[in-house]
Amino acid sequence: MSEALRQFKSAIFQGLAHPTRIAIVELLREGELPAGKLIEQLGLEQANASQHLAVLRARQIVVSRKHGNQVYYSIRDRALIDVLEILRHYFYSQLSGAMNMLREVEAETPEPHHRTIQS
Amino acid sequence: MSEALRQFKSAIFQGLAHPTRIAIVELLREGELPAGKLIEQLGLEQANASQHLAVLRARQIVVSRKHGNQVYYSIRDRALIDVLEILRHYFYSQLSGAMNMLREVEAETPEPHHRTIQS
DNA sequence: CTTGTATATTCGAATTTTCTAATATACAAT
DNA sequence: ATTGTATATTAGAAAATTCGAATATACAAG
Repeated sequence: MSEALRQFKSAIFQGLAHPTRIAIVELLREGELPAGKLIEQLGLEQANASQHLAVLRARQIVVSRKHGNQVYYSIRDRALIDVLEILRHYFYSQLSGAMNMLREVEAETPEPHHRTIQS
Repeated sequence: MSEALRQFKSAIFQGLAHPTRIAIVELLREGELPAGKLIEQLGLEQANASQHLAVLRARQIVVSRKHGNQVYYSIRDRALIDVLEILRHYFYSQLSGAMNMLREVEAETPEPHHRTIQS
């Protein structure tokens, strides 16, 4: 695989490499939404939301459509939604692994005795 | 979806958000390989490769196994390979879109006249 | 035990990303 | 024209990532 293609692929991963952008994409799964709704639902700063949307636009992950005063965002390629759906299974299997790790760590760490302020 | 889960998801995307790490994962699709082979195949600096492998390990994308002098790496969850395979279709559809864009840009940009040094 | 080989870690500089605050733009409504 | 609302962009600081150079660790071979 060419270096250019690898750059391209990693750029798309990078587009999704932030919790806020994941949240935006997940919200858009149902269909298009104006930027304002995204901001409201996610409790974001306006400027910050706009910057993250710019990243998603630059990576061609979303497209925008202006109507009147508002800008409506939607996922550009519906295939991405399928991809995310498939990833969900992966995430959950990873997650259960991660939780197992957590449990192991907890088991190894001796439960600290409950102490009063004086002890 | 919880913030924690979004962080987790974005962490995995971030793990793949670098051309070198994409290259590593692609090489590991066939099966496990020692770090040295990865370095050799990709022409990487030893330290740099090791750092990228550390990122992939931290994200639980790969696992390592020590045998004698060498450390063998493999993809932790085969499901990731399927995921990448599915993503391939997405990448190509995106790529053809990108190439169309390029062609349009080229069409708009007037072909510069071929000039000699004197002109 | 010394040497060689494979890999990992640390350090500091360079780059990139992310954030907030401020400002700009675009359009609607009056 | 002016004002209000929605969104984007800019600027600069803070944080995170990436890199090469140097060093450390782990193991094998002699």
